[in-house]
Parts: sequence; structure tokens; C-alpha cells
Amino acid sequence: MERRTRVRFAPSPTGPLHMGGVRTALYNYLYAKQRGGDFIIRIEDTDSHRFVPGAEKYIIEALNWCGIIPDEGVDEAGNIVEQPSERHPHAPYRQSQRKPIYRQYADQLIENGYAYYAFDSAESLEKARAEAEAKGETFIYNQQTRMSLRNSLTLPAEEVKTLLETTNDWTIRFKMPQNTVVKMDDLIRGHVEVNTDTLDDKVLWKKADELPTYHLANIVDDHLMEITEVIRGEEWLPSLPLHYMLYKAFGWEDTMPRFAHLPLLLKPVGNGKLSKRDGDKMGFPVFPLNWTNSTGEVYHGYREDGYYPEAFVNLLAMLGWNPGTEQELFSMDELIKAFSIEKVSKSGAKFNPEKAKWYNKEYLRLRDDDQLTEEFIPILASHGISRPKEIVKEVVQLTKERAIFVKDIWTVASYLFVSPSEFEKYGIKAGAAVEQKPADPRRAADPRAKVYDDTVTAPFLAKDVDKFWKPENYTPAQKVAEFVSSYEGQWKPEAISQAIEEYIKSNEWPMGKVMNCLRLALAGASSGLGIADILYFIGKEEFAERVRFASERLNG
RNA sequence: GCUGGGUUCGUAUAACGGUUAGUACCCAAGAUUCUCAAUCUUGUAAUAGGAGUUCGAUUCUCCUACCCAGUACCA
Repeated sequence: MERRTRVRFAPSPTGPLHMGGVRTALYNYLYAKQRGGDFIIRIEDTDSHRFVPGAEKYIIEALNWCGIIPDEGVDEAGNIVEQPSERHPHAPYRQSQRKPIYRQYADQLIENGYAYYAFDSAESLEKARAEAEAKGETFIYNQQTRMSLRNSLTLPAEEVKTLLETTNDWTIRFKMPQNTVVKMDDLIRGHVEVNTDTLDDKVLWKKADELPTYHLANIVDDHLMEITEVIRGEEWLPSLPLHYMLYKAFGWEDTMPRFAHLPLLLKPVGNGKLSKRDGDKMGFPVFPLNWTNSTGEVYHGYREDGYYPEAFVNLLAMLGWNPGTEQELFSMDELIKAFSIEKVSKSGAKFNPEKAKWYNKEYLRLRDDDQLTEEFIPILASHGISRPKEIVKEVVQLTKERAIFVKDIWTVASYLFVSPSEFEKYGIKAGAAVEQKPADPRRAADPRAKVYDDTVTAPFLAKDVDKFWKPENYTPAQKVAEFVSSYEGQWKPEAISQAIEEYIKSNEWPMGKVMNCLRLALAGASSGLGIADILYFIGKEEFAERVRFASERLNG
């Protein structure tokens, strides 16, 4: 009979969830939702030493921000469920609180000869490893070595009994069978075979803290929670044979979940997987949300950097998966429809921060103007500026195509609100909007490029001053300012633009140079919005005033 | 080292034995515009190497190289 699809995301609360983890959660979620199944959250905190306060909350909040809402394991208030209920029948969902469950399963394995007690001290094993390494070998606790170590297979039954009763640091190990080929199937990688001789006798349970290790807890919980597919990171692939053997040892082969091992997320340049350090070093977030570690260091999050959750989810979905069509923009609902685990690629995906920005740009364009305006007003306020909504909306409509993030609208339009004469007061840098382009690493910088000192001409951009603030340009520009002051036509950008152009043409001035010179006076740099657009927003008086200020500052 | 996984333009990927090897990001050029941005058009650029199987291999097999993961009483 067909079982209801149930998948789980099982993070360990050892720190903030990074984007690779979010992607794993996302794929699980998409898989479940497509099949009308359940997406479950389970916290794997069997290692108390690595517990990090706040990590669990962070994980839930991050998933929530992304719109990845668990069906089971997390309650409405965003807490891990501790008491069973109709909706959360398998509570608690935190492994540390499921402590009483596991021991019986470890015992069952011992009774049936699939596991044994091991009394070797951590020190003695470490010593054995060091000795093997000195000889250029690797020490493995397996069928070859276990008969010469201290465990219930080698010690007399009496002694085992005494040790179990009197000592406190023994473990239960899986008795990996000899020379057996484990045949496994992975939804992404296909058929994989491994000989058990290359595997070791993994610790399943530790007396010292009365807790199972990952392997035991994971299999037991997946079984009890009726998980049908395990979708997890590639780093687990080497453990898959052990997990297969465990299902077999428990006699749960009939309900064993199917497995899918996801490729890793790699750093944008160089080799290796994406790590938390990479992001801040290369200027992109690695985490969904900001995270402050115990030493007060802050790691950037996509949310705080201005990404829309829809864009973040979309870009994550496309990292290692594609629909086989040329569609790139997907809403969550579209992802749920289109997703297929078979189309997940096998190889690791290098993360491309430029493409990430592109996604956000696309989502920003898709935004409704009113909504975008609401999002921009607080940013404007944070720069000390308040304007009526209708005005802000017009600015937003005019500039949104130049922005990747909502906050960019400020960078691109700040001079519509603030005169260059007050740039310093508001912390505005002329030409900031065009200066952010990163250099192409494939192209060497031109050594002949002229270097300008912006501090000399501030708030006006030095290289533009050098190029456009010349008598043959600013004399006409000043005339245009006079013309504008007496302009009585329709107050629409198109009409204003037409009038100014006609005026310049009638005087046979060079259009481009005069316009750029004007823009320098109005915006502090020769790049930016159209002159008529600027005038439309700042008004005639301000227009004249800015030209006067520029003349005063730059002439002579 | 050993075991497992992987390898198509710089990046993400498409082509599941037959294509002029496609698309997107990036980059460049042109068009447009008062500049920049946007937009449109065009362009640069890839099957890691070597053997085989086949009428034909990006695709199947093997070898080599390189990359990644695992190799804990961590997950």
C-alpha cells in the first residue's frame, strides 16, 4: 500500500542554519508539498557539548521567513513541540527529550547479535589511532581489530556484567558484518555499492550521557515518525551503508525510507564548500538571517541585507536543481508543482552572488508600486527624510528599474530629496549609484587611467567636474537655469523636457555637454536621472539654487 | 592513505547515442537616450585527458588527472 509522504528536516542546533541547510529544508518541503505529504522538523541535539543557545529559534525563524512552514514539530508560536497532540503525534521533536526511547532499541540490537558493548576508553582508542598513524596506517574499529579490544565479544561474560554495572563510560557499537556488499539506491545518484569491510563499528549509544549517537537516533526516529524519504546533504552518503544495515538489523526493511543525497554548495571562487567566513569576506550573505555569535561578531543575513524571501527561495531552489525548461523565476507554488528530485544535479554547485542579486532585482520589479513605496518610506525616514506618499511613489516608479534592493532607491534618488550643498550633512556621496560596479577579474585595470581626488571638489564628483564644468558648458547651463525659472508650461516631465531641449537647440549649444553640466550641478555627478525628471521633483527655485551653488563652488 | 561521490562556456545549467552543443548570470560591442541605469540586438566563451563499445559518443565502459565528502564516544 502507498504510504503518505512524510519527510523531515533534522538540523543540529550547533549554530545558525546556513543557506545550504535552508536549501535542504526547501527541497524536503517541496517534495512533501508536491505529494500532499508532511514536512516535519526534528531537532537532533544528542551532542550536548555542541549545543548553541538560540540556534534552534534561529532555524525556525529562518525557515518561517522563507515560507517553509512545517506541518509537524513546530507549534503556532514557533516552538518545538514537546507534548504529543493530534497534529504532533510524535512529540517530543527534540532528540534530547526522547532519551527514554532509544535505549531499548540499542538493547534489541545487542540481544539479536547486531551490536556489542565496548569498554575501551577514549584514551586507549586515541592511542591506538596514533600508533597506527605512526606506522602509516589507519586504525579502524571493525571486524579486524575488535577481537583484540576490550568489549563484550572478547571479555568473559562475568566481567562484562561487572563492567556494565560498575563503570560509566562504555558504549554500544554496531557489529558490522564481514565482507558483505551493501547495495543501495539513491534517488539522485542511482545505485551505489559498498563492501562492509571498509566500514567500522560505529558507536550507537554512549553510557556516559545516556544518549544515542546520531546514527541510532536518526534511524529510530525516522522509523517511528514514519518517514518515507530522507533528503539530506551529500556529507551523509558515506554513512548510508551503516544506515541500511541498521534498518536491516531492526527488521524494518519494508518501511525503510528512500534516500536522496543532495550536492554541496561550494564557495564562489576557489575550492571547497561554502563556509560562514566566505560571505563577509566576499561581500554576500551566507545565512538567511543575521546571526551574532558568542563573541559579538555579526554574520550577515539575506533578510537584513535586503533580499526578498521569495528571491532567496528562488535562487536557492535553482542551485543544484532545474526544471528542464528555461523558466527561471518560480513562486513557491510553482516550485512545488515543478520540483522533481530526479532532476537534482549530482555535482556541487558554486554559489554565484551576482546571480543572487539578479533574482532580487527581478522580484523587486515584480513588486506592486504601492507596496514598494511602503517599503521605501521607512528607508527614506532612516535617512531623515519624510515626504507625502504620492511623491515617494513617483520617485519609486521612476527609479525602481535601477535598483536591486529597495535600499538602492535611496542611493539612486537621494539628490531628489537633498541638494548637493547638503550632501555631507546627509552622508550622501555623489555618483555612488554608478561606482558600485565590481571590476571584472578577467580584465586587468588600465594603468593609464587618470586618478581623481574627490575630496577637492566635493560634493561634486571630481572626474565629472574635470570633464563637464567648463565655461562653454556652464555658461549655457546657467542660462538654462534662468530659462527654467521663467518656465510657465505644463508641469510634467515630458513637457519640461521638450521645452528645455528646444531652448538649448535654439541656442545651438551642445545638448549632451550642457545637460551633463546641469546634472553635475543638480545631482553632484554627471550620471543619473534625466534633467527634466530632476527638475520635476525639486522645482524651479531649487533648480536655480543648485546651479548657483555649483557655480559658486566650482568657478574660479 | 583508504572508501565513496563528482567533472559541459568564468558561474549555474540544458542536450537522458545523431543538435551549427541551447539558456541565464557575468563580460564586451552596437542600437537608443541629455549622461548613467534600464531596454533591445549581437558577440566572446565549454563537453578534463586517454583508450575502448558503436555507423555515430557530452551521453555507455575502463584508465589517468583534478575536485569534494567521509574516515570521532560530532552531526
